[in-house]
Parts: sequence; structure tokens; C-alpha cells
Amino acid sequence: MAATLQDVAHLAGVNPSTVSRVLNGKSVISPETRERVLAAIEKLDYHPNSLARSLASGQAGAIGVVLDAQDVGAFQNPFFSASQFAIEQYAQDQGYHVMVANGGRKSGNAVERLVLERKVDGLIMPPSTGHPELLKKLIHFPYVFLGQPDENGDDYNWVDIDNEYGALIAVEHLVSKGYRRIAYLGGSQRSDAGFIMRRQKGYLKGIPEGELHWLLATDGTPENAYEVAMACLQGEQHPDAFLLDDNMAGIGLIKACRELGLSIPQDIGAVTFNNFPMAAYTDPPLTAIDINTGLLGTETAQMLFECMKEAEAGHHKLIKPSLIERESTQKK
Amino acid sequence: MAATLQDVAHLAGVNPSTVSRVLNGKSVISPETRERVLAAIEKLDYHPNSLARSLASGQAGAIGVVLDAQDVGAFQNPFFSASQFAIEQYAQDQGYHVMVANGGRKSGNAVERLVLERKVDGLIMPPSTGHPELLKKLIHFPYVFLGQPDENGDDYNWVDIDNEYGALIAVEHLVSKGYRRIAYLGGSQRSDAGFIMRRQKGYLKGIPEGELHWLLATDGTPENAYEVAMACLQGEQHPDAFLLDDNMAGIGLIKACRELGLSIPQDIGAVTFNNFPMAAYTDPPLTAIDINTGLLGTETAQMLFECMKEAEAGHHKLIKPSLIERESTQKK
DNA sequence: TTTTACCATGCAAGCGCTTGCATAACGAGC
DNA sequence: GCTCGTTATGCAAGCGCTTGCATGGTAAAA
Repeated sequence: MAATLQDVAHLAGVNPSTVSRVLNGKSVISPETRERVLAAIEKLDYHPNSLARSLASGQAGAIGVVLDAQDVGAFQNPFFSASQFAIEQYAQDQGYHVMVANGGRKSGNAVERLVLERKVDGLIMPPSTGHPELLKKLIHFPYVFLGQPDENGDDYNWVDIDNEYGALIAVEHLVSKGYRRIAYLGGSQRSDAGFIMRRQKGYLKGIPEGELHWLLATDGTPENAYEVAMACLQGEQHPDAFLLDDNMAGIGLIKACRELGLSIPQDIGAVTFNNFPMAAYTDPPLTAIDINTGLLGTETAQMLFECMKEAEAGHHKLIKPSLIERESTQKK
Repeated sequence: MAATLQDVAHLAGVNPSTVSRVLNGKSVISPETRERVLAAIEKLDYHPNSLARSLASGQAGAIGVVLDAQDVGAFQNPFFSASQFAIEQYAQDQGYHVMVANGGRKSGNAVERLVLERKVDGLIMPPSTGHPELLKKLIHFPYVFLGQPDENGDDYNWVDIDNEYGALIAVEHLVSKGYRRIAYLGGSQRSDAGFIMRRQKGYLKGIPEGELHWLLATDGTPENAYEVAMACLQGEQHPDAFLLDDNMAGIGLIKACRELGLSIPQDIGAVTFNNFPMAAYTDPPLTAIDINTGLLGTETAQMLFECMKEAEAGHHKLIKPSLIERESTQKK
């Protein structure tokens, strides 16, 4: 069987507690003893049993990441997975492991088990998972939402993209390229979702004085975006640019323009949120608001570790997205 | 603090071991005692400490999933993330949790820690992680590769897509639609990758007697695919259909055809591997070989749990992909 | 030299649970 | 009525590590 701390202690001729101390480095150990212990560890290829360690120390040595399966797309969505990647990196650097749990309806259970069975020291989860009932059980347990809650944001810890800012720089970019009548096209099943409101707010802020604006809602499918764009573009006063809140809307818009004989970017400009790989390969490639998922994950993890140290709640952070310029806004 | 098994025992007026037994259900307990214990558990809102349980029982109650960060795309790749989702579901159904670890160069460390520190009872990893040195350390530790190793496949446990079969049904589909001169277009940085060889094998198998075949290698970028397709389509004897091994190749092919005034599907047919969301939204939408990532994940997890029961190695399983018909093969 | 102080290590009691063995209780068999 | 096999539960020794406290030893202070 694998070597234990005891074995190491025997071989080194010291007490187990001494081995423990050199392992944890929190006590002063004489250089010679340390040497001997280290040598014994090396020789026995000793690896501490994290289970025993956790039990004795009361620290699980792991954090939990909850994915919301209700949002089936979460896993198709590079956004979340890529963040997970960064989170894991960060945790690993801190000597922590990462446990994942899916959820949706059942997520309450998965999350509860993770926490109540003391498998993790902290939790990263989508705000949708944090229904009040669960939160009550988890009170005083370190957590961070990956995404801004739609309500009472101030009461929670969260990290999110600065959607308002993203929309604003998108519109400003369009304006700087000479587009004037800019429409917002997009939406989702939940058109009242907070992030959409925030984007629209930024969008409105960026519209030049006295210019028209359009808030065009779709159901999130390219087909619907196509229809809505068609209708809009055939109106007498139509936009000359679109801010799209998803790549799907981009597909619909491109199709509509093609059918109407409108050129992107000559006649119509377009900027899309969510810089999925696809955006670079549409025809024309779409200028996009890009989310730095690595940064997002890192910041989230970092905030969680802070919360794990000092259990003070109410941290927020907005990550500024950036604009990636492609052909769809290169009006000549 | 949270209630312990002892607390429950006291409240129920029984010995801790009895509580443990009703919890694990492996012993015969009189109905009355069970009732009393259950009531106490309920009343105290008791949740077993999984750490203590694991330490005492020698079972971590978790499996590890290793993502290979060298393949940065792994996380962009719905393929792997979606499998992870299914794996987690399966594990959860078995009462297990899932730990994830990234890797690349450092993956040796992450994996080693997971195993050597006894955090997991089994491991799912990409074959690229399983370099001999690591495997030696892990000998007799339950694992399954998610993906067929390029060499010595028989020696390992793995689950993979049946790439040969996928290529075969793709070609057969093209033939059934009236295409005759079919080319294989695609590749990757590692053009000797096993899965490509297997696809090409299936492709060749499907080519009708006496017809020509083309094995066109690209570097994996759409740009390169475009160039290669251009060159090929301008040759005197050119293909009338393509089997693409990635959506990126599809982008390149579409562009080439458009420039040459060739219609897909009238003049050129196309089937692509990897049914990324993008494939449904190209113009025209691409007929694709679809990987059932859910099934892939489930089968992988299932195999791992089998390996964890009876440590016999050498299991393999191929998951048959299916063909999703779209416009790119609808020759009239 | 004696006292004071500290430094490095040993000691042992847990952390919360599992589990092999012992035991009391009980009905059945002779 | 006595022994024997069952059955349901108790007992206690761990699982491998951490950590507060005790202790021996050495250097600085007196």
C-alpha cells in the first residue's frame, strides 16, 4: 500500500507531527530535520492522503463549480466552459481541486451535497442556481455567482461581463465608422433577462443625439431574426446598422441582407455580441464584442478565494469586454 | 456546528455504528430502530461528512475527468464539454462526484495529485494524457480513455467515436445522392492522428469500384482548405463531392465553390464531420456526421464504473455516429 | 553559574465515520 | 428445559492526518 505519514516519520526517525509540520511549512523546523524528512518522503514516494488531511484540518481543499443544466447551452457555450478552464487553473495554483456539478432542477441537490457533505470550501455558480431557499441553507458559505443576478445585485457576490459597456462601445464603433441609424436586434427566450436590459441601456446611451433607435426582439433563433430583420429593413425608415446580441441573430441578418441585395458592410453595418468562433467565419466576418473568458474565470475564482478568507459578502466585479473589428463594419 | 453521526445516535438512543448501518443499508436493521434513526436524522438535518466517510471506507466517492489543455480547443470543443456533462450526470446517479483537472504539460501533476492523494476512485482522460510514464504510476488504477489511443489500442480501456464507420456512411450517403467522384478534404496539425487515418480508411472503403479518390490534406484552417479546394477544383479531373473532416474545411470549401461559380449541392456535394452548431447555419447548411456526445459520455462513465468494480483492463467501445442530412447533399 | 526565554520536537487527543468481532435476546429443535 | 442458531445491536479499533500543549535543550540574560 501507499506510504503514510507514519512510515515517513519512522524512516526519518521523528514524530509524525514533525513530518506534518514540514509538510505544512507553518512551523519552524531545523534544517537537518527537514532534510531528513524530505529525504524519507522522497524515498518512500510519499503523497499525503488528502482525505485524512481534510478531515483533520476541516478544509476540503476543493471548490465547486455548478453548471446550470437548465441552460442546456451552458455546455455548448464556450463562454462557460472556457471560464471553467480558467477557474481550474487558478484553483490549481492555489493547491485546490475543482468539483463540478450539473444542476437545473436537481442542482439544488447537487449543490447541497457538495456543501453539506463538506466536499468543497466554496462555490461558483450561475445566479439562476441561487434561489433564495438554497441560499438560506448556504448562508455564510463562501460563494460567487458567475453572472450578475437580475435582482438585488448588491446583496450578492458576483462577477460578470460589463454588458452595458460592451453595447456602448459597439454603438460608438458603428458611429465612428459612419453608421447613423442603429438598431438593436436580438433577444432570447427570456427577453426580460437582466443582461439584455443592460445591453439595451448601453445601446441607447450610445445612440447619437436626435437619431432614431429600434429595439427589435427575437426569440433567439436565426429564423426569427431573419424575419424580424426583413420586416424592419423593408420599412420606409430603416436602420443602416445593427447591434446583434447573439451570433444567431447575425446569421439571420446576413441572410436577410443577401436576399434584399444589401451589402454588409457597405449598406448595413453589424456588430455582434458573443464572439463565438463562428463569427469569424460568416460572410462577411462579423465585428464582435469579445468576452475574455479567461479573465472572467480568473477574476471569479479570485473573488471566491477572497470570500473564503474573509467571509464578508457583497463583492461585485464587471469585466470589460473588447471589440474585435472584422469586415462587417468596414464601410468604405 | 453541523450535526454528526454521534449526535444522531444519541438522539435516537442507539450506537453510532447502528446509525452508520442504516445509512449504508448493508445490514439488517429492525424497522423500529430504523424509524427512530431516520427521524433523528431528519430532525437534526444531518448530512454525513463525506470526508470522514471516505477516509474510513477507503472510497473517495468521486471520479476525475482530465481535460487536455495542450489541446486548447478541448474547451471550445462542444465535443468534450458535452461529454463531461453526460459523465457528470452518470456519476451523480451513482452517487459519485466529479473532479476536473486540466493538464497539458502539467497534467501529469494534476492527474497524479488526483490519484495519489486519493481524491478519486477512477479517471477519465484523453489518450494524449496517458503517456507511458504516468500510466506506470497508475497501474491498476481504474481509468478509461475518452478517445482511442493511436497505438496499442488493445492494451488500454477506451471509448471513442467509430470514425471509420462515420466516414463510410458519409460516402455512402453521397453516392446514394448521385455523387461519384468523392474527395476527402481536411486534416489537422497532426495529420498522422489516428482518427484521421481511420476516417480515411472508411472513406476509401466507401468509394465505388473504379472511381477516383483524393486524399487532400490541409493544416486545419479554413484558409488552407480554401486554397487546397481551389487548386483541386480547377484540376482537369475534379471531384463532384467532398467529405470534410471538420467544419473549418467546410468554410473553405464553400468559399471556393462560391468563387468558382459552383453550386452546392447541384455541382458539388459536401458532408462534414463534427456537427458543430455552425454546420447548420452555413450557406448552404452542411450535411454532417454527428457525434452523440451524451451517449459518448455516458458510455465512458459506464465503462469506468465497470473498471472500478472489476479491475480487468482492455475494454474498448466504439460509438456509431449518425448522419444529419442538410442541404449540402440535396442534389436535384 | 543560575535563571529566563525560546526554539524544535514529542505526545496524544481528536476529525467523523466504518467495520470485524462480540454479545444479548429470542425462538426453534430435541 | 437446555442447547443452538439467528438476528439485531453494541463495542472499540482504526482510517491518516492536524494541532494545542507539554517538554527537553540550548542560548541569552542576569
